[in-house]
Amino acid sequence: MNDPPDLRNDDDSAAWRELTASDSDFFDRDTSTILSDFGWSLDHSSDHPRNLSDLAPTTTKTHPSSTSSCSSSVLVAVTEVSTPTTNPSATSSSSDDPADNSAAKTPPETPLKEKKKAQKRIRQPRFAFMTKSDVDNLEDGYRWRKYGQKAVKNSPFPRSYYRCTNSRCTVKKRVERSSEDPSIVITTYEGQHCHQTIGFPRGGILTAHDPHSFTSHHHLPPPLPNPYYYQELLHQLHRDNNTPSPRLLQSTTEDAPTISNPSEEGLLGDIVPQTMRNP
DNA sequence: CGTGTTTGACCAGCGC
DNA sequence: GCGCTGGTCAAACACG
Repeated sequence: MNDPPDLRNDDDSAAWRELTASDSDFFDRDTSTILSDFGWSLDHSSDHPRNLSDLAPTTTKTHPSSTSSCSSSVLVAVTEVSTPTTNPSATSSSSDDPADNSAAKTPPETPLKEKKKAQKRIRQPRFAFMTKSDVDNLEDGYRWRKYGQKAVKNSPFPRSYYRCTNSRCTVKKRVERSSEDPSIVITTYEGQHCHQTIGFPRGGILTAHDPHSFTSHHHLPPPLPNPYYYQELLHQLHRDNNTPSPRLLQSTTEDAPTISNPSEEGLLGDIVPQTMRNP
């Protein structure tokens, strides 16, 4: 069984299901549209690798044996959640603005409570990635500041909460390890970046043309894939497989977190190495 | 000194 | 209504 607790428990307004062929239309849209939906820049002069082969040269699809702790095995879950109007990031009015902060930190309780009330239940579109890696915080081109950590029910591993360090950006991500397979890191992104990546600060800019950029560095996992990555992945798998329904995963309801059913074959079977499916 | 992490407390939502 | 849980805050701390 592979039942990431995160993907079930977290999505109070959305849960996860496998994408059907029709769902894949989401990914068949124009790339820039998809990216803009999630705030990922498509600046062709940016430092982000953009080709699947560049991003994940060791995609387990073709390298099922690459089951090292830093392999780029990835499962994807996508969730789109309605975003009420008061979302600071959605309106790009950034709650991190000094003015906003002063309001939020105002001692009087009523404004604070009202503000919190206005902001509650705000959910951004989410991506969840399952990445086989021995490091928790995967490089994705953005800088993150940890703002919390919680023990997760039914999991021995804590969940970490990160926020984009860009003061105008309210994108968050959660990182936790799968209780089923500790080598699997479940990363959930929420929100849209309102800025571009900063490259890969700690390792320098990864060169997209070096097919060994990810595989030869056991301590450097692949940059965390962005939606573009998965669209490419999807398309490539579509071409290579006769898979009728790509198993990208999308959240729809709270209690249907079928982020993965690793025992199933098909696309997922290609994405997830056998050893990962059967620990 | 600036930036990021740790960690306990707090709050809201949800199920019973 | 109550308790549980997830998510966030914020002060203290660590580090370069």
